[in-house]
Amino acid sequence: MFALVDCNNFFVSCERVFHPSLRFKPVVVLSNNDGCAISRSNEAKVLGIAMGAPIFQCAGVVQQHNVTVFSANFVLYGDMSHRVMSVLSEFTPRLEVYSIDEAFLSLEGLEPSALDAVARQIRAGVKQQTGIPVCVGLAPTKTLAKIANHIAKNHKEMEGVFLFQDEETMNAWLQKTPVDDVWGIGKAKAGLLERHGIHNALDLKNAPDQWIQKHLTVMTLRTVLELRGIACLALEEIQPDKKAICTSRTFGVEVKNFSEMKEAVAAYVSRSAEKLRDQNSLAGYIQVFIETNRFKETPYYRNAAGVDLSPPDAYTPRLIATADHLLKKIFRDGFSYKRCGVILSDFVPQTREPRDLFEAQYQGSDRQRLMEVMDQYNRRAHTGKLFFAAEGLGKSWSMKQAHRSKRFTTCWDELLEILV
DNA sequence: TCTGGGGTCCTAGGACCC
DNA sequence: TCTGGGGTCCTAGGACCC
Repeated sequence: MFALVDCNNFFVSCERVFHPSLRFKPVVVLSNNDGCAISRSNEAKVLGIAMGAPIFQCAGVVQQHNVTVFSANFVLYGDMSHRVMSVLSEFTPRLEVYSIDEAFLSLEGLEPSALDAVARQIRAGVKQQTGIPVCVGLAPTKTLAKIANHIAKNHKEMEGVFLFQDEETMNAWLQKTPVDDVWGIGKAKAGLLERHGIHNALDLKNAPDQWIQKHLTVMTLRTVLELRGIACLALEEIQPDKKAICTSRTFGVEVKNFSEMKEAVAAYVSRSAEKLRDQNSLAGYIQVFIETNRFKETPYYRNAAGVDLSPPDAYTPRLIATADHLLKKIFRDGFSYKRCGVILSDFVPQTREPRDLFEAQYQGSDRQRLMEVMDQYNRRAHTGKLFFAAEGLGKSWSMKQAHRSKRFTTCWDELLEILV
């Protein structure tokens, strides 16, 4: 038996923990650079603010209904997520952190009659210890647990918990679930299914295996089996290392000259390399890309360049120098750039033995010690970060964040103040 | 004026091999 | 005139997820 625990409107809920007066009021959290709405309170959803909607297009509604708007505060959300997961792990050691705001729990071995009560305890426990409201869906497969969670979320009378009982009631619910609400069925597959008369989850559950495998893929066949209660997706308790690490941002102000672009690239290399060292990997490939604003009428330009790193490395200064070289290849004067990014890939473990006699070793070198000192310092001091001069001092290109709340849980000088 | 960021997996098709 | 069969590996691009 799986439980899917999913936080309600997670980013908005994080903000509300520290701004309790915003309960029952319309609130949205914006993407980086204050671009799109990426989390909305129920009240904001009712006002018609769509997921991913550019906020400038909602300016009228925002003003008219006094919608509270926050810039994204991922430091806060990351820490709150950590707290939620930590509460969940008190209920079972077998848990998969699936995303920043949801986790699958194995409730194997529990008496069927106890499931509902445990789910309610989980919900109450998370709420009490973190202030975050969650919904719980229970089912014999992950795909069904996802649907159960949807039902818990969208039907108030369930009080945040839904358990798939007998086949008959389950089928009735599946029939009410549009096929594109099924986990793993996106726009493209839903379109194809719809054209063949498969409109809801029950239709999909009853579709012939051969037809599915022929017209869709073996992955979709797995989804179908899961809908039938045959578990094909296991709980992934150990988070595998990342296979690629990407850092990219749109600029607050478009970048025209090379030296500014160089700073931004260096900053993103630096961030990527930190994530790389976090998982004790060395990168064997580095890629840089730049892009102009794709929404503008002016000619669009996008280009990317990459190079093998031999030997693989995690030493930021070398990565910055290499990225610099790549940027020179693709940068064209005369464009206003909106975005750039850095991708590291082809990872090997830091502890890997050198491949030949002359391969410089990162492991155990002064370079590694230097990186460790930097990382340790930066982990401790979320502000006043130690950084490379190549990243620049002005950072005129940095993203817009006009409405960011404080980092209440991770910075000493941004603690919540309560006036008595 | 203004439009996010970070991942994974699968497939088709080309290059190459015997 | 005529031109096989069976593999592997890599890459780009698409689809999907949050």
